[in-house]
Parts: sequence; C-alpha cells; structure tokens
Amino acid sequence: MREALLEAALAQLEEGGLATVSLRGVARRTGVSQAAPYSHFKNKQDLLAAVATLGFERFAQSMQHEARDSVDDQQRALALARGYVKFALENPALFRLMFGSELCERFAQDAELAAAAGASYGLIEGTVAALNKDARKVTATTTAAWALVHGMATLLIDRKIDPERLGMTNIDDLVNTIAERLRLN
Amino acid sequence: MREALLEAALAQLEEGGLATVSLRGVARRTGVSQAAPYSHFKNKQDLLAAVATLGFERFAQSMQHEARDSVDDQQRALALARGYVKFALENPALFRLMFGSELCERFAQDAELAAAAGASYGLIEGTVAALNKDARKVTATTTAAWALVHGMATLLIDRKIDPERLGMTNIDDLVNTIAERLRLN
DNA sequence: TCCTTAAACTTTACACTGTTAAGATTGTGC
DNA sequence: GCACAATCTTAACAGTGTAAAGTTTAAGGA
Repeated sequence: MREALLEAALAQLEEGGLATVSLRGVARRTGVSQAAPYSHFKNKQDLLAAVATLGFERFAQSMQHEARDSVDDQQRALALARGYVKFALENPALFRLMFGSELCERFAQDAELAAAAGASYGLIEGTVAALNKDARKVTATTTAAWALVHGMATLLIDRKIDPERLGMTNIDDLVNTIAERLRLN
Repeated sequence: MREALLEAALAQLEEGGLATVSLRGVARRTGVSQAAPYSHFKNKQDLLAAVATLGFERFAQSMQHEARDSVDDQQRALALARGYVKFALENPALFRLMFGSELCERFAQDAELAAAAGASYGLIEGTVAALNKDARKVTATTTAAWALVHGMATLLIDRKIDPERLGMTNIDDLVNTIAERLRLN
C-alpha cells in the first residue's frame, strides 16, 4: 500500500505537476480514505521525500544506461550529461521535486534521500576523476560540470532554452555542443 | 496600493519563501480585506508575475552593478557571472520564483515579464558576443555560459554545492574558479 | 448641486488543502 | 479466544484561492 501511494503520487506528479499533488488526491487515487496515508508517512513532505528518493535511484539508472556503451572516459562524461538532461526532460516534475526547495532542508536529516542523491553525484565525480590526474582539481571540475549540465537541464524544462533557436533538433546534439565548451581536465 | 501589495509580497517571499506567500496574507500585511488584491491583480499568479518582473529588473541591475568597473570583456563576463550568483544568494526565493515552474507558461503571454527577462539575457549575450568574432558560435556559447552560471546559482541556493568543500570562503573566488573552466571563445 | 458611472473595497460563501483526534477494523502472536 | 498493535475511517479545524454580491468613494457632466 505504501508503494501504491508512492506510485499514485508519482503519476499525479507527472500528469499535473507538483502543485497538483495533494495528500487527499493521492489517497483518492489509491482508493483509500483521506487520512490513510498518515499511517505510512508522517506528513506530505515525508511522502514527497520518498518520491524524490525513488527519483534519484531512477536518475542514476538513467545516466548509467546512457553511458553503458562508452569506450573511454571522455565519451562516458558526455553520455552521463545526456542521461542527466534526458531524465530531466522525461520527468520534469520529478526532477524539480528532487532538486527544488521543498525538500532542500530534508537532505540533512533523511539518510536514504541523501544516499540516493549522493550516488548520482558519485557517478559524475568518478568520471571527472578518471579524466584528471591532478586530484586537487577534481572537486572544482566536478562542480563546474555538474553546474553546466544541471543548468542546461533546468533551463530546458523551464523553457528558457529553446533547442530550435540553436538549430538543434535532438537533445544529443544539444548536450554535446554545450558540454563541449567545458574544460574537463 | 498596487505597489504596497507588491512590496508586501516581496517581503513575505524573502521572509518565508514562496510557499508562505498567500493572497490573504499579503492583503492582511497591507491592512486590507482578503479580496482587495483582486482589484489590482487578476489572480495570485498575476501578482506573482508582477513580482517576478520586478525581480528581473533588479537582477539586471545587480549584474550591471557588479560589472561597472570591468576594463575588458573577459573581466566583464566574470563580473556578470558574479552578479548573477550573488543576486540568487541574496534573494533566493525571488530567484526561484523568477525561474521556477509556477510562471513558466506565463512568459509566452506576459510581454512585460518576457521583456524584463530578455533584458537580463541580453546582458550575457552581449558580453559573449564581444568575445566571439565568429557570430555563429555566439548563441551556443551564451547558452553554455548561462547554463553554467545558472546551474551554479540554483545548486548553491538549494545547498547542493557547499563552497566550504571547495575550500572557498567567498563567492567571488568560487565563481571565478568555476567559470574559469568554460571556453568562452 | 445632483446624478451617473466606474473603480476600489468589504463581506460572505464555496470548494479545496494539510493535519489531528477519536473510533472502528483487522490480522498476529500468545 | 484474546490482547495488542497496525491500519484504516470519519469528523473536525484552520487555512487557502477565488467568485458573487453589495457597499463605499471619487470624478465628471447636466
């Protein structure tokens, strides 16, 4: 049942955005009374945190899947970037929940959530580290790479960047073109 | 009075975040009845759009102020980046409103909002253009620069990047270090 | 001066939300 | 068979966005 609630929340999230996700609506969708979710989640934020944790797990999978055939670290870095952006575009509301301010303070206390997010970060850092012999630069370079890709993802889902205006018809080309402007080592 | 409502909304926004901004609260704060704001704004989103427009104007000012003493285009680009990130850190809730999903669709119909946002984009694009003789590259490079800086700003205000972990104690150094990793021409 | 008209504001109401409290139901281990 | 804990339901409270209807207010023309 806990899973049914999570699934209902996820479905509602992608159908109507975070603003349309209500505990009562999720309960209704699951065919249960309005207060039933409180047996499984302390409150609404608690449920959203669980949804976000699930999101981070899929996020990491999405990036790894995109990078499964990469033969060198350079290619792998680009593939991770594509996976990052594609996940955001395919699950915009979930992505916004994962990185938005609603759960911002929760990462400090929710170990599961923090671990799931940390795993995603580790993917990026690991690949950057493989490209940099100078270990002192790894953190800064990872941050730069992350910021570039994260900015691209958020600006794309919020329609601030229009791929057409760049003459790009598919996401792969766009990500490759933009990520190319970064010094990775 | 319209201005008094806007000011109250802005104050509440920075004090408690977007989630705590309610039309009724804004009305209460202004010392007026709960339905009074509807004489000046069609609905809540309309008021938030006006707040965001105001935010974009201050945003552009913040960047220009930071770049006022730059002697060359390279320095100016870095200064704009610092202004971008500083504004986000000093007005996190306003920044999130400006770039968040609540007003995402509004840019297409609200000319004032679009113009204010466009002016900020123009600042960045203009500086990138000054650094690139090849006009075909300007759009892509601007997008990359924007994404990098925007990603840094959002990750910083959402506590995903910790300046301490990078050995940085002030924002100027952080922005310079990260922005340095970008090929601007 | 009086009257009209439009804007601004108030009161009231409705449907919705998160959350809590109090019961009812259920299945499990003794 | 029974206590007990988990799970669920119903009912309630305060808060929200918004619409409808009525009231005040100010301006302009006869």
